[in-house]
Amino acid sequence: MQVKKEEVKNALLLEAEKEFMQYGFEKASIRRIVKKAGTTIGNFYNYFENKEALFSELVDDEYKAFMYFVNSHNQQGEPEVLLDTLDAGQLREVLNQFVGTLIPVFSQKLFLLTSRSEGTKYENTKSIVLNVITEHYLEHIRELNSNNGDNKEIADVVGHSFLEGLLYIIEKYTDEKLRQRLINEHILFYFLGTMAVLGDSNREKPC
Amino acid sequence: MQVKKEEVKNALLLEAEKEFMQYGFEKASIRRIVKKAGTTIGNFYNYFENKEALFSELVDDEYKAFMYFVNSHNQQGEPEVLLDTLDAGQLREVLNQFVGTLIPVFSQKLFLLTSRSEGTKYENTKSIVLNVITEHYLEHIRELNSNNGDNKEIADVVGHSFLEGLLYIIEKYTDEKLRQRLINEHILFYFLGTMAVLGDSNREKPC
Amino acid sequence: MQVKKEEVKNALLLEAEKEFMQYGFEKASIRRIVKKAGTTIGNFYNYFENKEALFSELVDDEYKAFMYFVNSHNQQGEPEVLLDTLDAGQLREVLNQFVGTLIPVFSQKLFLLTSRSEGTKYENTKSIVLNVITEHYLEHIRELNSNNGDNKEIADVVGHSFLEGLLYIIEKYTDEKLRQRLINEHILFYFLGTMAVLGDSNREKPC
Amino acid sequence: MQVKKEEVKNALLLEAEKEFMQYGFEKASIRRIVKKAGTTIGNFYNYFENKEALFSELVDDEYKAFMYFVNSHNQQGEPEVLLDTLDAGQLREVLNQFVGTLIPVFSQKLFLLTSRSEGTKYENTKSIVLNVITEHYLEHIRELNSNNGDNKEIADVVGHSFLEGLLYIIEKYTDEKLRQRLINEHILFYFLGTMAVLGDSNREKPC
DNA sequence: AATGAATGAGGGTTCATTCAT
DNA sequence: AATGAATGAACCCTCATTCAT
Repeated sequence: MQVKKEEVKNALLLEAEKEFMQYGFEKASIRRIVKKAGTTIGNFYNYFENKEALFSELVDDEYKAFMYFVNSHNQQGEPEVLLDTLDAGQLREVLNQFVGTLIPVFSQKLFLLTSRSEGTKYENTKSIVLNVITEHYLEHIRELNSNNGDNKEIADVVGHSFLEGLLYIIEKYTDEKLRQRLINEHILFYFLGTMAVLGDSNREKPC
Repeated sequence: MQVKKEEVKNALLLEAEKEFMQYGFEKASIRRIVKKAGTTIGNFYNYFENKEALFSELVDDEYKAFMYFVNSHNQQGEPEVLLDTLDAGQLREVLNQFVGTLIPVFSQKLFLLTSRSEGTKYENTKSIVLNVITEHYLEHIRELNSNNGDNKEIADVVGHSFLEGLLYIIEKYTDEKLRQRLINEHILFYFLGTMAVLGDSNREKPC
Repeated sequence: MQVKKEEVKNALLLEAEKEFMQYGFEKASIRRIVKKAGTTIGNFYNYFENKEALFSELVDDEYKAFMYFVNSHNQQGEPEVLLDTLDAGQLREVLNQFVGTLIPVFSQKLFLLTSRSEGTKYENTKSIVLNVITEHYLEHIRELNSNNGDNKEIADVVGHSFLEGLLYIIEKYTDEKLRQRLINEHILFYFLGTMAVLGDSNREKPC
Repeated sequence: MQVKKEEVKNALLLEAEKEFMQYGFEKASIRRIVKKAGTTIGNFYNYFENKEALFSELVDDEYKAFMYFVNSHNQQGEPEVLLDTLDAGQLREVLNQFVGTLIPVFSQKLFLLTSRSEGTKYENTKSIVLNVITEHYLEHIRELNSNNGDNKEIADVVGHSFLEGLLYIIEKYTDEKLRQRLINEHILFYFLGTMAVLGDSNREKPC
């Protein structure tokens, strides 16, 4: 009656991921997970130390990779060329390549980490990411705009909206190509939107 | 020894709102609510039929008002003047007046309705709102852009980001003036962003 | 179907005391307790915050009283007259009065505190008591005996034996008169035993 | 890859003894034992039928030896010479030889048998031993004292204290020399204490 | 001999809700 | 109106033991 170990573990991980996606960490039920995975509660604890260890096994690699990305990205920055044009078509092309390299980062696991992790040690991930985005955003607009006195809250809101949009894409659109296109457009939207809001006062319309 | 009915009910509603804001409907605990409200579990059920009725009492008026607003807004539309200019400064002024009339709509209760209602009959509110926004958005870009073949998903993402930003403002920034300014900027950002993304191919740069 | 609150609580306390006496804190089962007390698990938590709070309610007064006794006793000491004679009959009389004043201290609860409290915050009570007894014992024999170099371990053993005997009386003999007599004899035994062991070298046989 | 059978078994016995010493039979965890012994739960059951069989293997020889000792000791008795003197110094010497012969009996296993066996078939060992001691004690004082009417409970208490002291030495003091010295002093204490309590009425002070 | 997967009962605890007082 | 006692299901988790491999 025994099944090979990996099968059960994979079934547990698979059902757990669904359960966490649907309910979040705290409302997820181990009883439901093991039932759907076709095993028993007792057996669950042969595979995972506890509920949080199960969650960790799902997201920890992603978490580390993402933190590594965040740190290295901070130093490296994005393509300079972005700042050379406001033409949507050209930007799309540049972004497409750039985002292509980031695709592994924007996995479903990132959604678990940021939006379904309440009650775990990862529960601050979203605010960490938000801080990074906000800082990043503020740096950019400081370059363009001198009077940055009261932009903190705006950056907070823009960063939050941007992040939620990104996470929404990751959660909902699993087809890889579509996802990449949507991420492209999403970033493009925020880039052009920012330029448009700030731009009028900064740039000479050169025609 | 009796306290006037309204006082108790108000205390319950007050603490319930905080509890639902913090935990969401399902993780909210009636025991905690009554304790903080200074009454007892038994008495709670003299005022409310059950947990969901309590939630309803907090949000139902808002829900109806919002649905009414959504429906009437669909017919009435927003200020035409928005379409006449892309100057951020002028748009700000117009928006400021427009948003001023909407402020009552963007209350904390709307946040409860959309983001803390899982497990209640209101749990679909966010997707309803999202649909409205998305439809709205699609209509606008259809006016501006002929090839609207595959914009549905983009509209979905833009709508979602926009909505999440709006809800974030409502949740986090309670000072009325700041909130209105942030909402203004938020709408402006989306308006200009949309124009910028679409605009290059549609508008003659008239200089 | 409801019973007056105090009845249920008392039933719970009564059965809990039996359960803790028989099994100790950790092996005691709340399910068994509530079953014997004629109520349900859910209801148990209307009366007590958790298992340890139940234990505390049984022993905390006793714990405080005992600690107070220990501290004040340290300063006050026992009857001087004990040191004036080695006649068992006389000592019995003196001890009888002395022990009479201590009877409330030597309750069944003290047994719970020292011998059934593993896993609770009281689990160190026995070693505290043992330290007090040992220190006390060492002081006495230092008065009588100059070469106290290596008596620490002996005092430890004597103290432990004495304490275990005392707790055994408390646990097993519930009749108050018998208990007092046994405590008397117990103390007497340790007093005379100590004198006998040390005495040969210290006292002039005065005949 | 296989380890020799005896090594595994010995490792299990070793860790089991520690575990039983620390937690007692019922709270001991086979999972912890096998982990510390470097093997697995499944393999454990190749060596021992179940948890109780493991405990038995640790203590059964000791149990039988002790029971044999108890029975033969009952017939044989202790050195007559003990009764000839009350001088502590002389008694120490006699006892030292006597106790030396008993040392194997007073092993750590005896502690397991009496104080960590709850839940096993050995759980009555302590009360058996206590009965033996008590009977023994009563016989002695009957020789010395005619009015033995109500000494049963006192013997019970004295026996218990004596036994607990002995077991405490065995548990805590593992250095062989120190242990023997403490056992000597312990027996001496009880011998002299008993004499002192009874003695006044029985012996002529011969000076 | 060795592994660890599998089981099911039981551990303490929280919950929304009902209802007698 | 107010109290809180009562219920039972569900929560996460640990346990000794069995057994297929």
